[in-house]
Amino acid sequence: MARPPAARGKVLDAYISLLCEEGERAATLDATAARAGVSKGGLLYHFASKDALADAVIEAAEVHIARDVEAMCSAAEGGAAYFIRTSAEVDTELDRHLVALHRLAQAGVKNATEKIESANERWYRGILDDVGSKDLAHLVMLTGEGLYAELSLPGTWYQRNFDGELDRLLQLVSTLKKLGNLNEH
Amino acid sequence: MARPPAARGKVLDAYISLLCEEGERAATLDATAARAGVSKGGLLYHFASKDALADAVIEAAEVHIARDVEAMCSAAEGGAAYFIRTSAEVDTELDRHLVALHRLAQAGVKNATEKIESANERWYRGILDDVGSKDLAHLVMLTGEGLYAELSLPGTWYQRNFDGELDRLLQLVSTLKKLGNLNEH
DNA sequence: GTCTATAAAAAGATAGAC
DNA sequence: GTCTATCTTTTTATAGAC
Repeated sequence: MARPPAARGKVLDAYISLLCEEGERAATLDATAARAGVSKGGLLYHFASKDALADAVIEAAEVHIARDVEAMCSAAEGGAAYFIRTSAEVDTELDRHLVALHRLAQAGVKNATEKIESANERWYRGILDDVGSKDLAHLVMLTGEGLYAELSLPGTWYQRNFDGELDRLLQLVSTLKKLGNLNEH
Repeated sequence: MARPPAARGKVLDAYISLLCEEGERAATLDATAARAGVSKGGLLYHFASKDALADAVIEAAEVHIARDVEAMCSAAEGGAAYFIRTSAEVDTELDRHLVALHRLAQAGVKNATEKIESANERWYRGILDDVGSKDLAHLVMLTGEGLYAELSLPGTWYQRNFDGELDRLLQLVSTLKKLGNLNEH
């Protein structure tokens, strides 16, 4: 079948949601099946093991990552602004997949760690192409990663009044960009 | 006893190490007891349950956090530079406890999430006192959090040649500080 | 493809000897 | 305080009916 059956997608989606909302500990086969509205046996028909489920998350994440890297390269605002702006976006499909990836990585799934590293490398290249300076590129990366870390902890205190801040953060980076390689000689 | 027995400390230390090195999934009572060189029964004498073990991590982390916040407030280099510099330090006791805290938080331990939030609030205050601008303070926070996120993923690619970069990152922030509230009106 | 029933393993926790 | 032995529960995985 060119398109996989709907139930498979529902299971994968349920697993990702559980990872994001309740953490890896709570994302058991039982809980995943229940949330997907299928039986455990039904789940295991589509994903032969828990590892297979994790692999599917990683594979699905790659699709969104690749799409994002491409969008970043052709973004009119430049790679740095694009990266920071999208890092602050929650509830996008990319965001959900990245949070799930981080949960798996922290739980000890090696392939998830590698996928995150690979994505970071590609994003870093896109930012470096934009800003020129390695230091500033790293600062932008750190800012974006910090945003992820903040936003993926449920109920973090600065989530509430963050909207206006993003624009000013972008301005800050843009100013730095114009100042050029402040610290390089 | 004023000082708790040595075995208790060994167990707690083993649990933290496992959390950091192998992730929450691998940090079972069995594995922890084995690494501490005691039996499961011996472990459970000191920590009546797994939750008690997690609580002990949180409590131990608080000691290091409080010490760090105090050091930050009296740091000659200023809160912002202190925060970024220490965020890049790995293998300190504070770092180990924070990584463990993050592993627990991502696994779904609520008290760990709250402790991280509480620590972030205190660090943010220290940074804000130093730099004055809320935007810049947030940028500094994000940078530090990004550093943690990077460094706590095992084997991340930019860990290798990061040494010189930290100094330049600090310079960058110092420049921003001198420029003042770039974007506030 | 999806279910129920069941097995097998792992993890958390208790009891009691030493 | 620490151990061994045991129990319970949870989680993963299999088998086979429909």
